[in-house]
Amino acid sequence: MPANPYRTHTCNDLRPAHAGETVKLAGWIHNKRDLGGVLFIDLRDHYGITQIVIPPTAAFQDEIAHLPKETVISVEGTVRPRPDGTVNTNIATGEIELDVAGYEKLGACAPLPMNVFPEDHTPEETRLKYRFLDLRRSQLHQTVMLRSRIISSIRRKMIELGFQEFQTPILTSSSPEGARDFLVPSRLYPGEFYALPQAPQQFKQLLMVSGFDRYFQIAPCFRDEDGRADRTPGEFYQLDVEMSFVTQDDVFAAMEALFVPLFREFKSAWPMNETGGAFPRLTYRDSMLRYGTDKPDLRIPFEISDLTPLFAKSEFKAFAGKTVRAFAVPQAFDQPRSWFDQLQEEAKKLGAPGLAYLKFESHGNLSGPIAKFMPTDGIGGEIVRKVLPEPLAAPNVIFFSADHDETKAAKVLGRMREIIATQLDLVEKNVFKFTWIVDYPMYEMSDEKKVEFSHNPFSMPQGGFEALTTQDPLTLFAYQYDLVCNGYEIASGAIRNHVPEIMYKAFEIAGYDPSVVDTRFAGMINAFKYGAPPHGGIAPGIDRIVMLLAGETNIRDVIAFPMAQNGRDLLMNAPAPATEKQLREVHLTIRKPVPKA
RNA sequence: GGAGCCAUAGCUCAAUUGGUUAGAGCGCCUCCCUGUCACGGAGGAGGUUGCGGGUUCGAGCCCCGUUGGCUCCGCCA
Repeated sequence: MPANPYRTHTCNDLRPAHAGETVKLAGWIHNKRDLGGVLFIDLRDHYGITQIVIPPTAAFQDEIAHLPKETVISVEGTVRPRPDGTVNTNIATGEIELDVAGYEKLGACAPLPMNVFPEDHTPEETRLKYRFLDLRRSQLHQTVMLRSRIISSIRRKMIELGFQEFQTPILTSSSPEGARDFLVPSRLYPGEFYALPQAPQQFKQLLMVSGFDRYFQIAPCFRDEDGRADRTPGEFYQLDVEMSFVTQDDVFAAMEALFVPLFREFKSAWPMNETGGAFPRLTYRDSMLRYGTDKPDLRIPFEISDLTPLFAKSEFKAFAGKTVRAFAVPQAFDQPRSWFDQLQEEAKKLGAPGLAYLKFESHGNLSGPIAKFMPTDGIGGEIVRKVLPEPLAAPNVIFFSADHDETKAAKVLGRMREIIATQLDLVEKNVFKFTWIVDYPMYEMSDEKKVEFSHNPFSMPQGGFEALTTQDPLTLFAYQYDLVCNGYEIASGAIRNHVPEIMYKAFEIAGYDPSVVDTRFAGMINAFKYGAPPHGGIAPGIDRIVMLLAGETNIRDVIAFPMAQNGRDLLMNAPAPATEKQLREVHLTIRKPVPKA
């Protein structure tokens, strides 16, 4: 480090070899230990901590002793080895200390709204409002550094895999499908708006049509939707990827060549469920059936069974004729009644009437509220044989969900699977369980009984034009896929529909006239008429990858400056009203919502 | 758009379930202390219990509303 007026070394540089040297350090007062005679201060910067010693003979000792924690100072002094028995092995500079001869105050510190050290628990609201203090703390500081290293590694690996990095516009046009857009009013064109990209989807496809073969970008994406623990409102980052002349298998292979080494690099101790560098694959249909979700957490050691046929003509009215799903959790057997009651409430929150369960006693009897409808010599026995593992010795509990709506029956039990596994601490620890989810349906039936795209309208239907013209649309699959790890959707992608004829047909089935395609996707459909290569891609979520590698469960804890769940930035006070002058320039008047009566 | 949980000192929590003057630790201030490293010790300041109503002889605690935060549903091609 070149010397300057502030410092000659960082707070992680000095070692016994520097003994006798006169040096300058600069940083924050991390902690103080005033022993009456000698005063110790832990001086902290980005790189580390160095103990500095202010001897009782120093005229300024009283002054420096009264500087509050987190004051920024520069100190000059002599490096010396610590006396025998006072070495601190917890810090890299623990064998030395700085004998301070003079100091300068560089930045005063007001009373702190939260502690930087020690890092005791602090409400997230305070942490968001004073993010610069939270970021000083070791926990978040290290996570942000980890994020930086992960992104560097991704860039390096993508380039090694033969991809080129591109930039695409941020001010662009609104896309008619998908999430709500963020709009930016145009000054030059009154009443017209740019939209921030939900993803660089059409641009990356246009780059393939432009003859670039393998694209990537660490791309900001903007979607005006509500937040979740694993989803920031407003904006997030994707590793956006697109490849020409590829099949689904080629995209998977490229991503496996990225993810396996990446996760090994940053979490070498955690086993991964890859085989020969490849992740297992699961169809969307199987995932919904066995896990009740399209982002299954494979760390949970039990799966869902379908019992619908058993209850087709049942006399048990709560289940009869409905989709019935069930799973068994032996660890639930000894739970108190209050635990089962609390699960009823959880299920009701999800819109189910409750959560039915059967207890399988060690001597083979069934008990519980609905046991009287499930004779062991009848349907009860059939359930046991279908759901419980052999041999049938151990006590167990079978949980059910039933609904006329198949998807709802599946989703409720899928969510209960996660809740129960979490509550009983059954989620396998320190492991990454990846899976590809493939064969998404091309179309689905809307609530209004209309056929609509179930995912990206730009996905290639499996079977191509012929399938579109000969099959029931609801039976069609798309070359659409997700990558899931530990219950998080960490990537989503598709082989694209690059053939105008198939594109028009696909939209026609969803009820759109060719003119709609021509106006809404003018740039892309036009490009496809001038020689488009077959292409496909994927977009892993950077924030979620960092979450997994940092071991965080809250996505805000891997982002330097996140918004709160409600889309407010508590540090910068965004969003904020615009001035009348600003509004005039972009030709806007404010129309406030009418308050409810 | 909907549901649930939370809100007490700068911070983390407590207050025997409606009962006297709302407590403790950390931080802050004053003092003591020459080898600490989560230093130790003595003392002190600091509260409209988020806010507004209500019930009650009496509310931090019960009820209604509201604000903020979090979690979930919807939403997220």
